[in-house]
Amino acid sequence: MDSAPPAAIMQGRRTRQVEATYDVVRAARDHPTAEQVHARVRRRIPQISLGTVYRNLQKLASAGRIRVVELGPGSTRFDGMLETHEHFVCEACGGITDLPASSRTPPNPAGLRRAGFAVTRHALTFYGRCPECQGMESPGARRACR
Amino acid sequence: MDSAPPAAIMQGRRTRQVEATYDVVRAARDHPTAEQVHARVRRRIPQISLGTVYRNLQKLASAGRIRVVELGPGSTRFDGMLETHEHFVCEACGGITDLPASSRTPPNPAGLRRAGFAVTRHALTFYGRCPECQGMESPGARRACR
DNA sequence: CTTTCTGCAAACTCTTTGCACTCGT
DNA sequence: ACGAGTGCAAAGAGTTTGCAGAAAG
Repeated sequence: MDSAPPAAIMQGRRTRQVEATYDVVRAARDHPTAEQVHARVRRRIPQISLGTVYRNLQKLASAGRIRVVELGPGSTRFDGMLETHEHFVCEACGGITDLPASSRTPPNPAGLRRAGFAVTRHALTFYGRCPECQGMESPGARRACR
Repeated sequence: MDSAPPAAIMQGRRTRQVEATYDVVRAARDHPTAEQVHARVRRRIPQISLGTVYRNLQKLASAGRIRVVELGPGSTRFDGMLETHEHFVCEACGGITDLPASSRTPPNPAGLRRAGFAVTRHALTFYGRCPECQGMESPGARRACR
């Protein structure tokens, strides 16, 4: 939410906090929320504040070092995987799975371009039930898959 | 966030508030936020509260009468268009445009199914600049497209 | 009449921000 | 040393919820 020109160019200072935050997100496979990142960074820098983590996550994201994932309600999640990929969200357990970029058929924005839209990127997300949540179909089941 | 079984079956009472909220969302073409819906419903029922609008939007959504659209940060948005379709989000003005379901090539979840995932739906969103925002490329421009 | 819904306001969650101090560079 | 970064705590948005009274079925 700022006026970052083309962005992804500035770097900022290399503080322990920024680097630790970066490392945590890059190492995570579970698309952690800001609070989860905070908890993990704390293992290395116990006194780091949540506000700093938020600030750094923002910085890292606008610098293109990590990605922000917006999937459904709840908190924003962060992703250290920079390559193009898609997501599967389990509606039972909330777990998010990374999927390699669509085997084929990249969405076709040709019509959009023709209509005057400049398309820079797209997001493709699938929703349903993960393998682990298939068995327990009980109408009230809300078990944890991860 | 409740235990709605397969959902979309319950109806609840037909109160003026619920129906007015429904009408507003169905008539809207701009994916309004809860507050915008509230403002519009108020033109018909001046004393309706924001809390009630939130409750009713939730009810309508879980009954399948309207759709919830999650696009980037900021508030949740609501969509009265029930048919399968995609979205284009302008990163300059924030405007959201409905797109008819991908001309062709519906994303291929075959691999997912084979891996044991039960896919029930998917969301495809494009990001970039809408035609109206193309001209004013000035590095600080943040005009309104709608 | 019974049950659900509404209005109001307080509570909550997630995220941002002001300020004084610290630490890269 | 200078200025960006940090910790803390308070402030902000957006959304949810408890309760007493209103209204639908």
